[in-house]
Amino acid sequence: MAARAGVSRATASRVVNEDPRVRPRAREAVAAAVAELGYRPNRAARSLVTREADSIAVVVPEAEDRVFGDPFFAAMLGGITQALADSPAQVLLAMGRRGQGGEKIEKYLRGGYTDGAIVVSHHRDDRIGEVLRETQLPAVYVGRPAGEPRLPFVDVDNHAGGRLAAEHLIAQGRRRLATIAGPQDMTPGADRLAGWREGLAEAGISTDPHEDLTEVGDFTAASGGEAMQRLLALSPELDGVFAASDLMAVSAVHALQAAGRRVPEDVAVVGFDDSSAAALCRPPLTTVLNPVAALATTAVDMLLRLMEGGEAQSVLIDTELVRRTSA
Amino acid sequence: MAARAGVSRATASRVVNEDPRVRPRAREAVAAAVAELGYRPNRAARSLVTREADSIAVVVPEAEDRVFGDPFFAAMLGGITQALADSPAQVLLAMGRRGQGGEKIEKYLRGGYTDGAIVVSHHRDDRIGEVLRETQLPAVYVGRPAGEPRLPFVDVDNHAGGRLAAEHLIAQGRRRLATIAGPQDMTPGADRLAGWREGLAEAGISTDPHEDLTEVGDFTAASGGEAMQRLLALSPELDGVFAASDLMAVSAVHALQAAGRRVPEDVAVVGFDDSSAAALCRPPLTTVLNPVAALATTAVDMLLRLMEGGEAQSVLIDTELVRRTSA
DNA sequence: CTGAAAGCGCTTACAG
DNA sequence: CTGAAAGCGCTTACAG
Repeated sequence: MAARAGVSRATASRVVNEDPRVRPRAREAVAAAVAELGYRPNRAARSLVTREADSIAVVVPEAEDRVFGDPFFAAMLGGITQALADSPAQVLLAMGRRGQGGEKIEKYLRGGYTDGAIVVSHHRDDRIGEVLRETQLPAVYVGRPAGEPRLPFVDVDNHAGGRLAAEHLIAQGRRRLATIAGPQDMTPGADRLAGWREGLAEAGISTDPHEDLTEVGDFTAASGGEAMQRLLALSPELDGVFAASDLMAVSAVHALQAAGRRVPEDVAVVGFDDSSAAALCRPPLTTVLNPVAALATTAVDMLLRLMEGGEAQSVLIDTELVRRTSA
Repeated sequence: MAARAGVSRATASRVVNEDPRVRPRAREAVAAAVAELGYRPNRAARSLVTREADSIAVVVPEAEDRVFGDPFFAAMLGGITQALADSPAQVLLAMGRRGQGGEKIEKYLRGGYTDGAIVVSHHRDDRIGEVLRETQLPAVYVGRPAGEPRLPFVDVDNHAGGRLAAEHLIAQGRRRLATIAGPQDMTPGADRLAGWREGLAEAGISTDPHEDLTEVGDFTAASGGEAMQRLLALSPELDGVFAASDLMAVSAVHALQAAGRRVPEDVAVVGFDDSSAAALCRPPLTTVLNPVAALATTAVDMLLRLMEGGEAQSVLIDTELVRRTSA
């Protein structure tokens, strides 16, 4: 290719890499040769010398089927991929719960497969934080990590979201309130519950343990239905439910309907996420917005800045209630 | 690392690559050194000499948000990823419709980023086939490609699936039958419609153009709702609908309900896919199974065989009706 | 069974 | 602004 353009390999390389100090004439000759020969630089050779993988990892420490089955994750991955569309880097999807494919995550992170990482669903017990610290890879979290964050994160204001749900249900005149919380080893689960309880307390609604109707799910549809049944057994007269994910909310609606309750007439239900499942639900779900696209683009911006050697501040994105029919 | 084990780099390399002709003693020494030093081979260097990218591309010529938003695609990607979990290759996701990120597909396919490709949703007008032919990359299609296939494919028997839907509705005593077909430039769209029509014809139900109630959607929820409205306008007395995807079927159910029809009492609805949306729908959707997991593992098997220099025969996987409540 | 040596295709100081 | 040369970290005939 260099020969075709009548220049040295060094100059050809400079043109390909847009080095400014190349004479226009030479630049044109090389460009022409590239076009003519359909030349594409060998990625491996370039990586070997530049020490860059030219790739960004999106790591999701969850089971693979879970990741692709959950509309929140799916939307998140889509958002990140789109935000990265203009970047020359390819995106490397690394999923798996510990034991279950989780080794691949470590392999990618430690093996020089990637130049940076966006960690999407972090559990307190996964070892991602440790690996990231050891490898010194530029990285950001989507979702505030548990414990003292040493890495920047972007998150929706889960606490405010939980409060919003409580306030809305109370404003609708509901008083026998229950919640299906998310996993308490994950900050979204814990924060949404804390916000919910704060909302109840502020309205003077008892949160004493005996009255505190909360069942914990794991954000999946299956867990939501089961939790709803337990709640119904505990308190048949409940009239309002906040589920910490739309998937759990949809299943809660179905469980309520199966138990002969009308939604929202008998029981009002509020979800969280505003995922595709919310609009598809009958009745359409009133839900707390999880601004996936904003989370994705913010995370990508932060990571890119970090990768350029800059700083990145953690950010909390505001949320709001999306009113539909279920509450 | 080689020094630590007291052997040459060549021998070390042989151990790492499991070359059988290494003395056990040397093998152990190297293994110990690897463990001790936490050695990981540099991927770029290895790729450079082996001329292998150690990566398999999953290409989906659809808009990115579409890919992640559609439960069929999501399940397909999850299935392929899982089927590839044991393989050392990483999976490279390449999405985008022409113009819209589609260049990345070509870049990955032509740029030596990958050793093989699984093409998931192929449109007649995309250039994937051409690129694949030129690059000579081992590749398989999920979904029979349009035209004379020169590459092996795995597909569900869409034609039989369409018939199944027709036969079921007819067996339920439905006679004013309509269908929401998929895009006719994609074989699943065309084949499901052909099977459906064959089923109608066989039962002696007129398929003459004036009676032939078919509206074309693009497999998305939005298109299904609109198609259903057109159908209702055309034939208010219809009593059975086959939608060529669950997403379209769910929206059709909602459109019917919004128009005051009870499902299945007034109008029976059959979907296609048995995706997560089918079970979440109220009433739960009767639908034609699209055996995603089987498609995924078969595609992966075929590709792996091809990559080892073997042959691969196209296969058509049987389908069946999943009976729930909507029909 | 093992080592010395060549070479994969690039980039990048270095010297000019 | 440009070229000759070194070198990135591996693998693999080749010779022994």
